[in-house]
Amino acid sequence: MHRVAVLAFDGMAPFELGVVVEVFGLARPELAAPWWYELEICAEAEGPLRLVGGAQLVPGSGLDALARADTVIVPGTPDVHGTPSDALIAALRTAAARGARIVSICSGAFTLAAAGLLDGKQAATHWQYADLLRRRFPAVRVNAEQLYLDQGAVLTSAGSAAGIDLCLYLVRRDHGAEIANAVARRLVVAPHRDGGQAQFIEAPVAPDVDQHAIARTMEWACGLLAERLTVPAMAAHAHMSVRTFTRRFRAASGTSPKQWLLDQRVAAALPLLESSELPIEIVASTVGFESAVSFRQHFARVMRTTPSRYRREFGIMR
DNA sequence: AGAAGGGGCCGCCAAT
DNA sequence: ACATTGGCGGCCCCTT
Repeated sequence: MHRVAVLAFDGMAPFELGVVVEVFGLARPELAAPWWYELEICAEAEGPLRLVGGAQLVPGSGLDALARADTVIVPGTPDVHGTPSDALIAALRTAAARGARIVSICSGAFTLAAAGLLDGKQAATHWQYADLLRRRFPAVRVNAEQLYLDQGAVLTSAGSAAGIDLCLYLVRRDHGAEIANAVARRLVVAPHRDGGQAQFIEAPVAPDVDQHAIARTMEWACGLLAERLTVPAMAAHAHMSVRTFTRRFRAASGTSPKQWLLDQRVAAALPLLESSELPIEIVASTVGFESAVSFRQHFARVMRTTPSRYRREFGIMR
C-alpha cells in the first residue's frame, strides 16, 4: 500500500485535483496490480475551501497527512507571488527528508521552490511562469521545454494537463507500462506523449473539425504500425494532398506524421519489452522498425534509456 | 562509427 | 481583399 497526499488550497482550480483523484484515488480492482494507492486530500486550513467555479471543498485531513504520505502532490498555487506558510514549508521539508516522493503540477513548483526542495535541481513548470520562477528562485534550474521532469525524489510538471502525464509516469514507475497504459486507456489519454511544451505554445487550443479526419487516420495507422507506412499513404487515407496532410497533422497534433509514427512504434514496443522475452530484434520488427539499430535510437530519444535497461527496470521478469 | 542516399518536412508562392 | 491549397525545392534527419 502506498499513501498519496494531495494538497488543496483556497482558490485552487479543481481540475488538477481531479487529475490526481482519477489516477490515484479510484480503486482499480480490474488491473491485477499487486497493490494500489490510498489517496488523501489534505489542506492547511480546515475549510471549506473555495474552488474556482464556485464550489466548496472540505478536505479530509490536515497537514499531518504529509507526515504519513509516500508521495506528496502539490498542485498549482493560486498565488505565484506569495510565500507558503512556515507550517507548510516545514511539513514539505520533513516529508522530503523522510524520503517521500514530492511532486508538483503547474505552478506547484513555486511551493516546492519556496521550501528549497528544488535548489540545484531541474524543474518544469507552466511556460507562462518559467521566467518568474527563474527570477524568484535563481537556484532552481527551470526547464520550460519538458512536460515533466523526474529528479528522483522530486518531480515537477508543466501545465495542468501535463499533471496527467506525470501521474501516469508515476504509475509506470511503480507498476510498469502495461498497468500505466491500462489506466491511460481508462482515462482515454495517450499513454505517453513526448517531451515538449512547444507544441502547445504554438497551438494552445486544438483547432478545427478536420482534427477528426486526422484522428481517424491516426487510428488507422496504429493498426498498421508493423507495415511499411509512408506519409503519402497516410495522406491518401485522409483524402488530402501530402502538403495539406502534413500541415493539418501538425496543427492537430503538434508533430509531423513521421515523427508521430516513430513515437507510436516506441510506445507499442513498451508492453512487448515488459511482458515478453522476445529478443530486441524481434520487438523492433514487430512494431515496424526496419532494424534494431533504428529502434534503439528512437527508443533512447523518447524514453531516455535503452530497451534492455527499460526491460530490466519494468519487465515482468524483473 | 561514419558517410551516402533517400524520404520527410516546411517555407515559399502561384493558383484557386 | 483574404484564406486555403498543393507543387517545388532545399535542408534535415532517418536509414542503410
